[in-house]
Amino acid sequence: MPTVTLPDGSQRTFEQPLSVYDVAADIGAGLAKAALAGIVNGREVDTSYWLEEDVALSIITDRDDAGIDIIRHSTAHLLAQAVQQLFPGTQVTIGPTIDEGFFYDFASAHHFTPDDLDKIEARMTEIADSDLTVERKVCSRDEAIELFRNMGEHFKVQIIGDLPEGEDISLYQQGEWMDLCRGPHVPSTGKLKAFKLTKVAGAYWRGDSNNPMLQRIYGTAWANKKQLKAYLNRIVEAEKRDHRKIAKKLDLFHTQEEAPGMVFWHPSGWTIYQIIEQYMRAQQRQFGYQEINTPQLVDISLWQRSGHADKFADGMFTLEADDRQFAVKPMNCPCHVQVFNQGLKSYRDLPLRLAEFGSCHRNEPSGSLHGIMRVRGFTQDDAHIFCTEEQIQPEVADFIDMLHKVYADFGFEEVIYRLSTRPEQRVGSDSDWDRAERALAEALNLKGLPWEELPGEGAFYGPKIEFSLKDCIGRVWQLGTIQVDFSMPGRLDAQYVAEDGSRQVPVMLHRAVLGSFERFIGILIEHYEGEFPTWLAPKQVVIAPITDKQADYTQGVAAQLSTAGFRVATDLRNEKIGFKIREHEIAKVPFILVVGDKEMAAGTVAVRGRHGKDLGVLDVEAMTSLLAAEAGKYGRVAESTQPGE
RNA sequence: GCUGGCGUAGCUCAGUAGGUAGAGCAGCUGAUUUGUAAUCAGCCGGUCGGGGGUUCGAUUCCUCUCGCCAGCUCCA
Repeated sequence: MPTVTLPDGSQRTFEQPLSVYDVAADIGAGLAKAALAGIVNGREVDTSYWLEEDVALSIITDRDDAGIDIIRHSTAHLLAQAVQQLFPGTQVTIGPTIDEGFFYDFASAHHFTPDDLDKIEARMTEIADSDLTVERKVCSRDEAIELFRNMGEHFKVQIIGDLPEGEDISLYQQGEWMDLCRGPHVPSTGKLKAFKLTKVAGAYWRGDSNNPMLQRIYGTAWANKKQLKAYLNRIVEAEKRDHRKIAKKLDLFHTQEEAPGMVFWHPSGWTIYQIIEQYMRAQQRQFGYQEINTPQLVDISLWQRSGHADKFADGMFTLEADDRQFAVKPMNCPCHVQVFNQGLKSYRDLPLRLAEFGSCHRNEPSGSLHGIMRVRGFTQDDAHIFCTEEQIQPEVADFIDMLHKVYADFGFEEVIYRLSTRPEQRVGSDSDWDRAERALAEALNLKGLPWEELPGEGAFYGPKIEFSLKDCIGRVWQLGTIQVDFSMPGRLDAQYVAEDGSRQVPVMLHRAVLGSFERFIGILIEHYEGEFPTWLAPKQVVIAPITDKQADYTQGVAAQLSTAGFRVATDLRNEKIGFKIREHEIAKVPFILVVGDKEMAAGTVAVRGRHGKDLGVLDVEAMTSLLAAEAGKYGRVAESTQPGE
């Protein structure tokens, strides 16, 4: 006589044991049809799950996130079934769900091609349309091992072998095909109506680069075709933002074979870079940093002392000269300690904040290079704060203030905070770690910021806070960081004289707001889709005369605006005004000033904002004020009047 | 670094079942003096990423290599 308590608190009592599906059917025929799975006493189960005692039950449909997840998981099975039908001899491994989709890893002598994906997808549709019942079976661990060994599924045998002994194993069968799986799954393949295979790629067995490589097929699955279409649209929209494509169109930078992973900045791109650098320089000055500059090429012995040569030898560019070995600097901190070490420091000098726009080179694995987001030559907005332990918490708090201001100025409102704590392999005493972790957590708490802990993810020398932000289409980018370091100052003999006259080793905080200029500019390009706010736009204004009669007047206006400090260009070409406007619109120039006889006579300009917005006719003085006001807003979202933001 | 895909004019792309390639845009020249997203005409432009091989002949087939792209691994 099970009594079932539903999510709304209502209860139903039944004469005899029954399935989750039966309860759904008892509630309504529509729900029975929509039921994908159930949650019984907090645990997800199949609709076939048998209820014998009193339980709390909720029915999962495709309106629930959990339902979508089950659809994706079942679609992964559908994929594996189709692949094994089409390519006999293929072994299955794992097929989990991921954000917005799923994948399945296969071991196969056949190399899957994009053409194969179409065939596989067609077969998946056939299997889904035949609406096979998905049936759950349970067997013992040993039976399962025997079963999969006979099937020739050696990877599955390994997986089962790793499951706890004595535990029952669940299997899911649809038609002739069967897979090991915890479940739950949809009741039949007909529930899978909106899916698409997206790409095929390699992936290491168990994510370990020492293991053989499998073939991974990625797909996406949704509750219905409409959701699928919306997802595919989002992908297309995101592709339009690709910084590599936009950079080509806007002539910002290029890369070429002779310098893999290095950026050739063009005038427009370098203008943006310079604006950001000068902006950051001003911020750092306000927040009490002193800017320095240190060598690119430093004898390998310094990297040996700092520990980097041991750990990152493969990632360092080295060269020989005068019978000495040098390394191109992969980071700035050891050099900053050298600056600290010049002259005897007192506790009165602390905190000492040394900043550098430090050009670094790392020999990143060739396969990981990506546009200007992941490069081998890059510049960090790096700084190191030498301080006492008591100063950690206030320094972190100040840094967070600076970071918030900078991110807001660039138009990012949402920041995500993560605190990475001690890893297994680490230096320093547990009490050091206790205090450092507490200082970081307190700094976040005192600011009332929500944060997540990443246990074990800290650097070997100390814990760190990582700051990520969300761009305008919801993608998360990790940018800023502040890290406590107990190790390097000691290794490199940094000392200061304390109040009592004793020699003490300072704590060093590593910190960056933007991370690298290259990556940050890549993110900005994608965030703004190339439509930079006025303060960052390489060209802020283009003045275009209707005919060459207004050429002198055009140049006069350009000179005035240029003198006022704006980045101005003229377009005196013998072209129709529509043609000129089209080009500058495509180049995403914030303001296009059209001048004809009327404007020339009146000493004005006709102002066209982005996307054809008519901003009226202004005299040069009013135009100067408009530009100043726009540029003064930075990229801040709330105050912006720029269309399309 | 690993797996797979790709590499044709400045850009976006077509093409050759092996017989040294084509379009649009851009560029140049000329005409047009134009009012808010493309005026017209003509011309120029490529040892088809690089090396080697097979072949009478390779951009096309094979092979090595470099780079790019997707994913995996890595990211001080």
